[in-house]
Amino acid sequence: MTETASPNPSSTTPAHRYNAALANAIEPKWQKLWLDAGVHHRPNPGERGFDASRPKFYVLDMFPYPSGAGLHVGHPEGYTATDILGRYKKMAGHNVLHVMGWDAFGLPAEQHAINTGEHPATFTRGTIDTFRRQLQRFGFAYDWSREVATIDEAFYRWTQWIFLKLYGSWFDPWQKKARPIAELIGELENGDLRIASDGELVHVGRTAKTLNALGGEPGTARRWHELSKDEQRATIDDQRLAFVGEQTVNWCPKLGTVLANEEVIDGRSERGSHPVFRKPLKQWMLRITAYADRLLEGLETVDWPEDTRSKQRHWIGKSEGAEVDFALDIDTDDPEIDADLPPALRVFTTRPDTIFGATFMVIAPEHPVVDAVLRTPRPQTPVEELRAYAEKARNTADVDRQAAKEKTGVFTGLHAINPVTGDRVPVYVADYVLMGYGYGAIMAVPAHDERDFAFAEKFGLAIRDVVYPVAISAMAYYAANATSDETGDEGWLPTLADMLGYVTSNDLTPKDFEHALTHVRKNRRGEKPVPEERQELVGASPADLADTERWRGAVRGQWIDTIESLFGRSFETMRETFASGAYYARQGQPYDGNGYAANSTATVEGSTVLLDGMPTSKAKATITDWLDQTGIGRRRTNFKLRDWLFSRQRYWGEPFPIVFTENGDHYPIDADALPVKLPDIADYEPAVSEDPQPLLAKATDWVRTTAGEAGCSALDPATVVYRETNTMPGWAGSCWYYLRYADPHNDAALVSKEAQAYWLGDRGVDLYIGGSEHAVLHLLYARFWHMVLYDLGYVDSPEPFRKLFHQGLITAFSFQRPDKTLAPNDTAEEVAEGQYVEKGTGVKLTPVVAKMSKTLKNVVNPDDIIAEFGADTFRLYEMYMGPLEASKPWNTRDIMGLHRFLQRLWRLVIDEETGEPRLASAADAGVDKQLHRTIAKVENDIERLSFNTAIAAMIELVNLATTKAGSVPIFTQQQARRVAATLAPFAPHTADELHERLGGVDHVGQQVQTLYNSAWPKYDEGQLVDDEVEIAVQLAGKVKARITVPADADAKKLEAIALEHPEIKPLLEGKTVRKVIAVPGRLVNIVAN
RNA sequence: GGGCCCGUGGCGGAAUCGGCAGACGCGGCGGACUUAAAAUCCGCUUGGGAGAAAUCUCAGUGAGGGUUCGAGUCCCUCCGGGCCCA
Repeated sequence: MTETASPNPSSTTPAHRYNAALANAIEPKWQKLWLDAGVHHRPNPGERGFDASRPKFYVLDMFPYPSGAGLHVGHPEGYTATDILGRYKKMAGHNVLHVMGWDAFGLPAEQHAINTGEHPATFTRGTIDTFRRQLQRFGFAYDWSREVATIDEAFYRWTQWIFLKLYGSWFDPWQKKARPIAELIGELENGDLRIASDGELVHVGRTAKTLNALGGEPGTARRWHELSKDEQRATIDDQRLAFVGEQTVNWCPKLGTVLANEEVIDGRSERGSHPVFRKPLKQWMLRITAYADRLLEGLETVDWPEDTRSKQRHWIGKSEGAEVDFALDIDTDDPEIDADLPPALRVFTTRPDTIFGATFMVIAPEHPVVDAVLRTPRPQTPVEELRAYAEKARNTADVDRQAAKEKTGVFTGLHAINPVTGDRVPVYVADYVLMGYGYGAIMAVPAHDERDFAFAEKFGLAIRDVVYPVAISAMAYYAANATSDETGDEGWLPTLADMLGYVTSNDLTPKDFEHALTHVRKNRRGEKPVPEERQELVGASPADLADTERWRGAVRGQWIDTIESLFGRSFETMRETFASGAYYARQGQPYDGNGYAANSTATVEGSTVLLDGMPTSKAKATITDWLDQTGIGRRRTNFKLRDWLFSRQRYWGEPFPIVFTENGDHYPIDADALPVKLPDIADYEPAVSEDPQPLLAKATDWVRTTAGEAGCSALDPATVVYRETNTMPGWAGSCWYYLRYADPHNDAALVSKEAQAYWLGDRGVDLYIGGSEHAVLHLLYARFWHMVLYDLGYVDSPEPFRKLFHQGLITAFSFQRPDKTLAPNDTAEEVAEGQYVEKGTGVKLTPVVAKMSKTLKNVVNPDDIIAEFGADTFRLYEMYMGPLEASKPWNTRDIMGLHRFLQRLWRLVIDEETGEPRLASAADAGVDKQLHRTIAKVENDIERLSFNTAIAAMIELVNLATTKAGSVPIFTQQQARRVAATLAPFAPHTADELHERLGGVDHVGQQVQTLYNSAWPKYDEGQLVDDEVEIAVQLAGKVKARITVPADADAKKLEAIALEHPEIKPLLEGKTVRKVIAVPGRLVNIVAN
């Protein structure tokens, strides 16, 4: 029995009332007991106490970054949800894996170190202790023996190990999976794979034809032994899933760090306003792009919120199109210049059907051809202007370059040949083309792309129509096919208007134009009988001919207006416009939608391509096939997804298990030499320098070592080597921590085969709950790593997280001034009911929902709430606020309602004066029935994560029992035990305390220390249905009466009862019953008039 | 600008499959207990109208339209808010 001193100074409060004091006495007691007894510890398969008969359930929280500010009320929301589900699943017979850990590398600790000199490790250990203490105060049923932190050497040793696996693997595009590099070398050595001149791997017999200009035929690809040692090394390094790549970054020399785009404002750092330069930097990259298709396909197999799947799809950004080579027209006698420039510019386009409209080309400022032209300029090249432009553009962030309204650019002096039209087209440099997408070069089709159009207008370049929507297509057709008697004066206008009306209202396509024009002409000459024709014209049967006439007149009038607005009343203007393909130039805006191809016919080297009149989708397929056959281009899928920049110039992250030799070659550290420990450094201030200098470079003794010291057996032990000084980004540890939970103390493997097979199985984590802010990055990166580990045989599930759920944001009420700015909560004063003004200024304030923030003074500290109400009340409140996925405002006032619920429930079972159980000797039938229903509802609601309604059901039970009880006991001992078990997942401390006071025997007669080890109560299906139900009788959808009928009454019986009902019968007098809809158990609806 | 999601009492929300809108909690109002207050307990609480009352009646889920015997729920247009991409 718990010793609870009278918690209230007032003598009138009973000694054993459930209140904050009682909660704060019993909760720590149970928490200590659970921890000491290891109640929530789950053994692994093969360990003592493992129960193989139970199915597994792996429920996972997104582990927190332990910030110095401590726990926020948002944290326990998701954690309470998983705790309820985990506790419920345990009681329902599962082995539940539920662990907490710490995502503990990251910038804030490093910033703290800069400010205070305190080692990030010391600081972080402290914040972890705070977080752990705060979380334990909630009574979450975590298996704390499995706790991990990403900063533990025993943990990041395996993060480094996975990096070595990425480094030591390549993506086989034919098998579509990762394989060890050794197997790649094997296939190169045995001749199955060769190396094309552009570095691509060619699989003998399996590769599609490569392009004429750049690729070369498989026959010309070189064999492995024909490569020099350096070439062999480069070939292999180009295939690794972890590779060194060059990436343009925002470098701020003054701050000594690389900045994110968001941290750069107008070329200066947000912090301190120092100049920022865009600088190419060699860094570690992870080849996530190889998995683009797998990452996309896998989304169809998981139970995730549609919104999140959609975000990932967009992020991956798959687009189908073609790549095409535009030969450069170099036209020079100087072989040196020829050699410096590539033979062609390769472009990617999602609209190959518009290639006939490609009247110029644009390359990115970073494109290698720009530097080549600057070295060996053409006669027309404006060298200084080009140099200056490229320089400036390279120092502007991609987002800003794309956002700029005014198009800028410089002519390179180069021309290329449009491969289908044979036209010589100018090549420009412009900043709206990015090096990162496609090949950093585009074919510009001004008539069908907004940015190309703007550029063409500004630089006076040709704009040529190649796609028309159907109506414009019909105009073009008529312009070319009008008879001479129609073209004079006004004869053509009504004819064309009728044709357009006919075409559009009947959804005709260009192949019908000839027929349509004939039809319209015949009609106008009055050669055909009128009625049928006009009905056909309208596409529906009009009431009479007059209507048709009016309708037709209106349509013709509208089209005449449209034509006139485009071409005036001049047929010649229209003819000329379409003959020269200048419709969009005349319109002043491009058309980027689908339609029908026009002006798109050519014969190249004896092969004819004819797209005219084809719908866009067919035109795309046709031109792509043609490009493929002629070797000018080929089908190509492109992705928006970029390879993952994996290097950071920070201190507080995982060191790379990589060393470099004097000549810059990189070598891996041996797996058994891991971890590569983070060295201590004297200070954390970034170096001020012209070149990015990672902080670890300060640890000079650590950086310069020997292969033997470093544990790199690929080199002679005496070789001098330099360690990689970048560290891994914050995402690294979070990519795989959920695997470590399954086997956290294993020092022979990141997770044992058996533990992984049991806890993850072939479906992965059963439920993952966390914020939607991680919809893309974390959840994409983790899937990528998991897929690599799957390919290499370390995990059995193709996807890591079977079911994903995002809890909503907890917001807060705040106050808005009339000018829409927000006022801190402590400045608001309530002057009347619901009326607020700002203190001092007297400005009227409107309550609004806003994010919690320190400046608004609306942040709630969980510790304070627990002190005031107890953890169980807190848990219930957060779950009761609304649907788990919804964003919802915190309102401290509402908490009292949940506290009262526990208090009332407690009072039903426990005598407030004595603390002893108060039990009825016989069960009340109504209460018993409600208890069965409550258990059923709670069970159903937990399964669908609808905790708010589950709690409402328990409150209803308590309300009913309270009403029925009056002042005498209402629950029998058995009922009380069932109630406690039902409450246990939600309010585990209160439930266990009730359980203990009820004798420590659960509802199935087991003596258990805690309800966590009890069973989820069963309910009687028979108790869920009533013998009789009250249903509504509606007359034309309005409820007119309620009837009580047997629950099993069928539709026929319901109808009979309803029609004879004394309240209904009079209402039907003099009316005919047209229809009766009877839904058993729901209602009867009578339609009568 | 494009895509997605959401608008229900004074507030948070419920209505799980197209079937009686507003469960449950907060707040408010009234009552019991109390010298009093707090706490606790009981009752009422979408709006309008009628009635002494039980109750009856009309309207009602951002606005307008549509599908349906029946729409908070499905479809279209618009307004407002949020998120993502540009």
